[in-house]
Amino acid sequence: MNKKTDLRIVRTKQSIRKAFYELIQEKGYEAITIQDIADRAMINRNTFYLHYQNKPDLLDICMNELLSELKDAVVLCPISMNPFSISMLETVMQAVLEHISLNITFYHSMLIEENRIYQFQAKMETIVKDKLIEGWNPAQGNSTLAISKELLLEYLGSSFMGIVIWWIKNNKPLPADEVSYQFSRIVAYGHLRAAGIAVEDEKK
Amino acid sequence: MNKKTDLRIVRTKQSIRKAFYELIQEKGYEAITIQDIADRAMINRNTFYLHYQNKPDLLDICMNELLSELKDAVVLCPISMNPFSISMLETVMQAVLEHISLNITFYHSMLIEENRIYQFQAKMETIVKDKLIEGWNPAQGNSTLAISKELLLEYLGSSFMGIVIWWIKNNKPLPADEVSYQFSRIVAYGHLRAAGIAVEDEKK
DNA sequence: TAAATAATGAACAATATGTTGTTTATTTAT
DNA sequence: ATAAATAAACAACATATTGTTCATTATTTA
Repeated sequence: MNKKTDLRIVRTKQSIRKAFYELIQEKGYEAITIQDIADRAMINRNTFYLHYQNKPDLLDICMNELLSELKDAVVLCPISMNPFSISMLETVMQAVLEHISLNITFYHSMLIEENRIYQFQAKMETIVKDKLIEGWNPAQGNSTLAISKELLLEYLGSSFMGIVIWWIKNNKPLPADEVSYQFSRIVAYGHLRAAGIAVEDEKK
Repeated sequence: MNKKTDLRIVRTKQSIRKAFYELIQEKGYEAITIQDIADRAMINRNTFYLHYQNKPDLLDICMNELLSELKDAVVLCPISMNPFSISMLETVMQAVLEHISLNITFYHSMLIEENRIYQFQAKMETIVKDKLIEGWNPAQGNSTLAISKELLLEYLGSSFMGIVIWWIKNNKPLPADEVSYQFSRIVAYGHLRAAGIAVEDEKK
């Protein structure tokens, strides 16, 4: 029962994906029609419906395909028992940036400019957050913390994604390891100290 | 030449806006049709086109109306000459959260869940960033900074917005001043120190 | 070579958009 | 109070897109 998938299916699906990614970059997800995709992929419009339910369905499948790879890359990073530790932040950031580098066009389509697809960003952020709380021990912190754990996690997730998007949008202005280092440093030691600026007195 | 606007126009526009905000919350921006708006506002579909070009036009006008108020609130915050100073971060955050509190339904429609409108978040982030760099003196930092200024700004903007959205989404889990204090503290002193956790050694 | 199945092409109903007239109702100015 | 101006309603239209159905053609697998 080792049934190979028909080559026609593979070929058609591939050209649909390719056309879709191109069109997202050119005119943005919302503006794309099925006919656009069919034209670009050089298939009949009906054939599209043979493989995908509709446009959101296609989007979802494409996103999950990309993000499962990202997740694999992130999962490999060693867990630190020190919650939200510096080294872990740095390692995860670097893993993410390196993975993105390998699929830069895709990520560009999904995350940059008007044409960005918000859903994708949200899914990425979830992956990052899940990783960050992996080593978190609830008994350890909650009682003594002056800072809300949820607030902290949200803060880490959103700043992480902000840096990632900035990095892609500006065409990798710094090497991945440099960004990872600076980011983890700012987050851990504070932006003033990290930037070498005298810190104000904390309340008189 | 003190020409008052026709009362009919005011009334019609008002009910269109109201209907629009309600519908965004109910089914999300993309799913709304002009007919939906017309039905809800109890006007003829044609009348819509008498006042707005199309759906994106309406959205844009609504967003700018809200955000100009936000901008006014933020502009009032005192500028600190210490770039990205703690007190300024805290003040701006508080101003933003208080303004949002007064228009919580609108902001909820725009920023939360599937129905969120990404454009709106981007515009808000721009307002915040513009404020943060207001007191920035380019001669002061750039040369000596170990941290990229652009990276730092992006970091501040995205984490700021992350906290704001988290706060709205979770139905104001903390009072505005508490959030502002915690946020500025984390950003300034680093998340580990702010959370009262021993800081790892910075490189051996 | 035959059976299975992917892809095509044409047609269809349903829905939404944006526009153009004409008519009715309301407001503003005389 | 009445007339002129104009907002709103109503109907009709061309256009575009979606998702589906069905018969036909082409390609692949057995």
